[in-house]
Amino acid sequence: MSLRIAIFDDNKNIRESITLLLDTVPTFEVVGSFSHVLDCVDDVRSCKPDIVLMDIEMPGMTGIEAVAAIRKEYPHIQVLMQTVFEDDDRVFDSICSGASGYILKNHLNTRLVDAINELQYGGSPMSPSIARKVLGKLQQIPQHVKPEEAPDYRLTVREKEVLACIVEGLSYKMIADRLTISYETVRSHVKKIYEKLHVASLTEAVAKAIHQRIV
Amino acid sequence: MSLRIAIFDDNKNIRESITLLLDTVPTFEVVGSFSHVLDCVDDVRSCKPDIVLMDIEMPGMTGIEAVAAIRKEYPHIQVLMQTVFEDDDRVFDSICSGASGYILKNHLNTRLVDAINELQYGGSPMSPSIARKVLGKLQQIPQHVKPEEAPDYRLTVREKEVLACIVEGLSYKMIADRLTISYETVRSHVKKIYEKLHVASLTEAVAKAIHQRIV
DNA sequence: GGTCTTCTCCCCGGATATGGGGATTGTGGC
DNA sequence: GCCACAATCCCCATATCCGGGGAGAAGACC
Repeated sequence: MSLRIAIFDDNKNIRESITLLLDTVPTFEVVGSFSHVLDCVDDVRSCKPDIVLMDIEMPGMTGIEAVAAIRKEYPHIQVLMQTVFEDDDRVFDSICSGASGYILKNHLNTRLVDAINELQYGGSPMSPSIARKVLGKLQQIPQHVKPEEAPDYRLTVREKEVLACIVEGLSYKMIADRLTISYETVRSHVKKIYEKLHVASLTEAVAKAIHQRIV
Repeated sequence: MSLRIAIFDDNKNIRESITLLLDTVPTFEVVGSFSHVLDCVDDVRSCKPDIVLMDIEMPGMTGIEAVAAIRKEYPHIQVLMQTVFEDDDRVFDSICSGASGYILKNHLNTRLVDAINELQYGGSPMSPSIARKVLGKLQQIPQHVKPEEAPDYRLTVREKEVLACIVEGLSYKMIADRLTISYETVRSHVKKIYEKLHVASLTEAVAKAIHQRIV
C-alpha cells in the first residue's frame, strides 16, 4: 500500500513541481493539493493522507495554525513543514503546534523524498540549520524544566482545594461559599495549610503554592 | 586544511574501526584517540581537534560530564555524541551539556562521515529517533517558555519594590521597615498597585505578580 | 508659572485575617 | 474497641488589611 501525501502551498508552481517529484516515487501517492488552509481539516478528512506537507507562509490561517488544527483532529498524521525563512519564532511555533519535521524550501528537491521516508520511519527530518536551532533552544531552557525540587507537603485534597481558592484571591468568606462549608472550617483548613507549608500569611502561602506548583 | 577529529571511546575495536573509516576521507584527520575521559580536557588541549566524537558510556567520568567540561574550556569545538542506548534522560542530558549532534552506534558506518560534514557546516546531525525525541521534548515545554503575554502595568520602581516585598510575604509594617518609609506610605503604594493591577487584595496581587513575572 | 507624576505621609471606619484554644463526626487501620 | 486523622464547626481577642478620602515636596515637561 502506498503512502498518501497531501500538499498545502499557495504557490501553484511549487505544488505542481512537488507533485511531479513525488510521483517519481512508486510508493508515494499525492492524494490532495490545496492552495490555502482555510478548510484544511475538511480537506484532510476527505483525502485521508498519511503525511501532510505544509507551507508555513499561507494566506488566511497560517500554516502554523493549520498544523495545530490538523493534529488536533488527526494526531496520527505526520506534518512536514516547509519554509523559505528560518527565523526562530516560526520554527518553534511550528514545533509546538505539532509538526514532525521541518525543511527549508531550497532543500526541497534534494531532501524531500528522504525526509518523507524518514518521517514514515519515526524520524524527524530537519534541515541542518534548523536542527542546530532546535538543539540550541533545548539547551537554553534546561534547568528549570526537569530537576525542579518537588517537596511533598502532604496536603489533603480538601486543603489543596482551599489553597487553590486562596491563590485565586478569594477571601475566607468566598471560599466558604464556593466549597459550601462554614467560614470557620475554612479557617481550620488554612491553619493546617500554614502549618504544613511553614508559612504564616496568605501572601506567603500563595507565593509558595505557585512557586512549588502545588496548585 | 583538514578537519581535526578526536575520538573518545572505551572500546579499542571501535576506536580503531572509526579511525580506519575516517582515514578514508582525505579532508579528515584523526588527531587523537582516547580510551577514557579522565583527562579529556588535557587531551583536547594537546591534540587541538575541531570535532570530538564522544561515547556516552565511558568509565570514570561519563561522556556527558566530559562534554560539559570540554565545551566549557573550548566552546568552539563541536561534539558528536554516540551511544548504543537512546533512553531519553541521557539524550537530553547530553544536549544540555552542549553536544551538537547525536547518533546511534549502529548508524556509525553509514552516517558518521555525513554527520561530521553536517556538523562542520552548522548542522546538528541526529539519528531519526533521536530527532523525534528532541522535537517531542520541545513540544512538552512550550507555552511558558516563549511568548507569554507581557502586559505592561506601568508600575513605578518603588511600586515594584513594594510588590516584591509583598510576594516575599512581608506585612505592611515589615515592608515599611525594609524600605525605611512609613506604614502609611506603604499603604499608598499598595493602593496604587491594586489600581494598576486591577486587584483588590494581597493574595491576588501576589498571584498576578508571579504569573505575569512582574517581580 | 502651571501641570503632571512620583513618593511621601496622615485619619477614620469597617472588613478580613491570625492565633490559640476546643469540639463533633466519620473513616480506616490495628 | 481504640487510635489517628480528615473534615467539619465554634469562640474570643488582636493584628492586619482595605477603601476612600486629603495633602505636601521634588522633579519633569511645556
